[in-house]
Amino acid sequence: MSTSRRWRRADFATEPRALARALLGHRLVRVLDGGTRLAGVIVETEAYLGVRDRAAHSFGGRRTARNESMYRKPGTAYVYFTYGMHHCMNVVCGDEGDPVAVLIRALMPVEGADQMRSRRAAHRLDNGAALRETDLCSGPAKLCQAMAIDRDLDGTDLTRAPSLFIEHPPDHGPATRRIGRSARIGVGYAAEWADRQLRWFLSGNPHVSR
DNA sequence: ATGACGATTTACT
DNA sequence: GTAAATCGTCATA
Repeated sequence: MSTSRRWRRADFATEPRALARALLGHRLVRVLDGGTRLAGVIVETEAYLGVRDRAAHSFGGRRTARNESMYRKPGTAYVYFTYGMHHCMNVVCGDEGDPVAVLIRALMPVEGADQMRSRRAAHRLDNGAALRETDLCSGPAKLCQAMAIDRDLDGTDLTRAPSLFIEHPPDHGPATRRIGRSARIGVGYAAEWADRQLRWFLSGNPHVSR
């Protein structure tokens, strides 16, 4: 079977809770200038439900230069900058114009772990300290460091760009493990939306954030 | 023009 | 466990 493993538009055109669940076990792939491939299995995600979701950047229909990508086609990357130093990456989904998305929170590295380790170490004060494999992509900003994802990739069309996309796992891959669910991380300001169970992860996977 | 705030991570007590 | 780091972005004026 030689069909493309890359996710297509229709794969992204679904509501965010279903997409958050569906992305688990699939791969986020980054191809650097020069052709080096970095990839990780998605092990943790969060759904952001758009205008009604107090925790979402698009709550209440807010639309600014920063979150413009959320209003684009499903399959668009929404990469934002926060805390003065970190980037996080979302996959825009649903219908075009409905600003819903899924935050990628953690990956299990499967290609280019050495490059990831270098990039992660470069962001630390003590860049000589040993970094375990579970320190490379176990958080939304960590994985962006490891995969060289920043605002330059905001608005990327994941169905077409050579540099960033989602892939189906190989045939006969590991069996889908148990999926855990919880409240989202870091959204305590969102009142009743803070407690909604909108985070999904592969139970017991050591690359999930803590 | 100004001030407050992060969908986080790291280092330190 | 707690707190510092660090600045783009946005709401208010």
